[in-house]
Amino acid sequence: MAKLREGVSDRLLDCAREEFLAKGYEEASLREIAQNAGTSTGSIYTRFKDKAGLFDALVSPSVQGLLAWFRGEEEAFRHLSSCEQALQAYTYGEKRFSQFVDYVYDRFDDFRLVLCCSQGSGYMDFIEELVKTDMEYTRRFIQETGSDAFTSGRLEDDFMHMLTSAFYSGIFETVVHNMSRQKAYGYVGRLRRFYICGWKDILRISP
Amino acid sequence: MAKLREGVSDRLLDCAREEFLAKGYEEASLREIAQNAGTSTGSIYTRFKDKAGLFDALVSPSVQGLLAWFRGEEEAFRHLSSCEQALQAYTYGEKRFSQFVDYVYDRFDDFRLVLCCSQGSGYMDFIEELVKTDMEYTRRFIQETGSDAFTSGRLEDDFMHMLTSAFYSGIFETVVHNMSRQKAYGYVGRLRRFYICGWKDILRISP
Amino acid sequence: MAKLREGVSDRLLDCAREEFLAKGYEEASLREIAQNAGTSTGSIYTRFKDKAGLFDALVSPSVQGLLAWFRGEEEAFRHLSSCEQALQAYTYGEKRFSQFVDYVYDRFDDFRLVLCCSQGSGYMDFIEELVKTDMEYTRRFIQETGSDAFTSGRLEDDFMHMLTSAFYSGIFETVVHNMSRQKAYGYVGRLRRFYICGWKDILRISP
Amino acid sequence: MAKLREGVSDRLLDCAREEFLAKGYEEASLREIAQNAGTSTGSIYTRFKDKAGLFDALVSPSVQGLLAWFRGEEEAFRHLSSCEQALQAYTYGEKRFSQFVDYVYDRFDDFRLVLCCSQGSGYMDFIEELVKTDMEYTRRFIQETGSDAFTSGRLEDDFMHMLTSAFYSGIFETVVHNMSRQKAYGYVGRLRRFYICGWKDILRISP
DNA sequence: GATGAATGAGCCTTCATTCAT
DNA sequence: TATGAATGAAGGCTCATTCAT
Repeated sequence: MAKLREGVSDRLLDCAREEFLAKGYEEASLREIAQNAGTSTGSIYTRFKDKAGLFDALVSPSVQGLLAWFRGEEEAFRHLSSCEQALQAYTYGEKRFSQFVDYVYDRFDDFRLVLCCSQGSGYMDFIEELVKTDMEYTRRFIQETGSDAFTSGRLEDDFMHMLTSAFYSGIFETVVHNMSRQKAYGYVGRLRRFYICGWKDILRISP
Repeated sequence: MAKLREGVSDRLLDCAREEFLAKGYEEASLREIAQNAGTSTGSIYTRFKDKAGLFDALVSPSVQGLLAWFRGEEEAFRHLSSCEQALQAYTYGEKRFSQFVDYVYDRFDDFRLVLCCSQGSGYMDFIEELVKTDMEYTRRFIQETGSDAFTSGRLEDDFMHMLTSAFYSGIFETVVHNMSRQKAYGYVGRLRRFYICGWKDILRISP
Repeated sequence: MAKLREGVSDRLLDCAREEFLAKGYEEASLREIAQNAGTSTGSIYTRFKDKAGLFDALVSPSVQGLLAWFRGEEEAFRHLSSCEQALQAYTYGEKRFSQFVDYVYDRFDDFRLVLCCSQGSGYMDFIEELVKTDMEYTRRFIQETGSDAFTSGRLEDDFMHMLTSAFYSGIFETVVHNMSRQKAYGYVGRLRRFYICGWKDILRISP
Repeated sequence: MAKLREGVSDRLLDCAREEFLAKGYEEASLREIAQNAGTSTGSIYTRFKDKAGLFDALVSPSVQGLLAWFRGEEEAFRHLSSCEQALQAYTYGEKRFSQFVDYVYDRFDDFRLVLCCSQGSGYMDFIEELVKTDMEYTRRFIQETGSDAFTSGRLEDDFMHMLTSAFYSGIFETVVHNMSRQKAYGYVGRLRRFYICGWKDILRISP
């Protein structure tokens, strides 16, 4: 039973990360990666099937993990009473976003990869996934708090999409601009607070 | 001493636009462009020096034009009395942004090029330029209106940068997402209003 | 001291047949074959030594079998009295060729393999073997029937070779063109009758 | 106006011929060809577009030429009175086939290429083309001479196809087996005579 | 100035075969 | 004996750029 020689995949992934970060998906060279990792190009194909597979192996765990965590949070929130919901947070919980930042910053390079270096890999739309999930979350919140945001016309689906998308794009600016984790905490918090102002105006929940 | 045959450069630019839009900067093929334009690859080099030069020729006028227009606006605004300034608008003038949208939408493809197809061309940071200019503008406004936003600690330079950057990224979502001009007017207007809520909280100008 | 696991070789052969038929010898992939058979590439080498060995294992029994059967027939015919020979058939016996067709069609894929998919395997000359055997057979027949075909110059060895070769190529067209067995019977019969006309002219046996 | 450097295409074609003859279409290496020709691989693509294009450039003139010549002959024959036709030849004219052999042997390698080395190039069915043309020719001849071959059931389209196909395959055996031109003349002549016997039996034209 | 053929490195990928386990 | 990861050469092809004409 021939085993994969240990450490090779790790070295390969490390070198791939470096290469993809430096040159982007399309311009990255598998030859270069294999060489730096001290293997043959062939072993990339043995282990990861593809250039795409290699990129995926690098990025997928972090991305899927974030999405899963995010959906988990949503589900948890959904099971609070609407009273608790209202008490707990207007729109986005403080703690949740610090966890969000931590999750992302614990896998900083992976997210840089997706955000800055994935052109051509078909991986560019993961923010959209986040946005969709968040929107469901928000929609439900609006419904359960009885806000007239939609019925009054102050909010429309398209606009909500853009707003949400802008919000997460904003958040991931931390990664794109290589901010430190500390800065990111502050930035995200402020952005959140900033958005809450706008949302308050739209939702008009408070007495 | 033959002159550059007229029309060729234009055809070259048109075909380049098409190619870059379709495949992105890195994957675009100069051979293809030259062929479609009915010239030789060589003439690209004669006229534009480079692949980079060709992209630049395509994109630079619109980008530089926007920046220039933007600085002009700032300058004009700067020469109003602070009283007039305060009267005219809190942060961003209504009219100014509809002109902004018009400027961009009159050169829609050029901006799509910069925003979506410039990876590898070193052109990705034009928003940063816009942001810097806007920030100067805002800083001066804050100073002249006497807001305590900075001194109170509610605002910091870094945060202001991110906020502004997020705002313009948001605005350019209209282009990235291929919105119609009409939709873009609406979207930008709403985004502006949304942001004003946050800014009001930060600036606390009004009585 | 493990034995070769039974059934594996068979599965390997089945999958190899499929692969060779689909892609031809040179383009066939051993990896693919091993995978489809649920074994490792290595076991191909253990069991068949080689790509060539694998092809050989597939094709050799049918080919050698046909050749052996053919020689057997010749031998049997050879022991008839020349009188019986003349009575039985001019050149090719009716029954013999229907058996020939049956033999081939019972191993249709194997012969397709040799005839259509063996480029690069060094197996392309099995018809030659058939031809040689047939020629000996014919030569003896001519001698024993006392035909003046050779002595008169109406027949030469080279021409006889080509004629025989064309005949068998013709017969194997049934396989190459994927004819049904029924069609093949008819086709071969007609071809035989057609050839007999020519041979009669050459041999001039009959009164 | 950059001209193709002279002689390069010729050298390329020569080396390609050699390579294809030696290894067959699929196994031939463009790198090898370019190297032997003293050029870069790229120039193959400039001049011939493709591996397929290179093979085509090699083979197409001879093949198309033969087909054209063949159709020309048919047309010429068709304009003779049926009386003249009957007089001139039963099925295939003596002179025509010696011209045929000459045509082929003047381009011996090209035909070897098509007949032995074209697997994978989509060029394998040129004999079929010949056969189709010949069959039209024969069908018309049968009709005009008033033979009852078809109506009597002695001949059917399928069988005629196989017969014709076998005939031309037979003829091209000369090339496949590397016969000398002299041998080929004799072989083809004999094959023709041999076939005429069979055809006579089928057509039953003569009194 | 314009041309476009030539360059040759580089791309991703596949392959038969080997050999440590 | 069986495994299948590793090898590394080779495959066809594309590219931006150069430069003789």
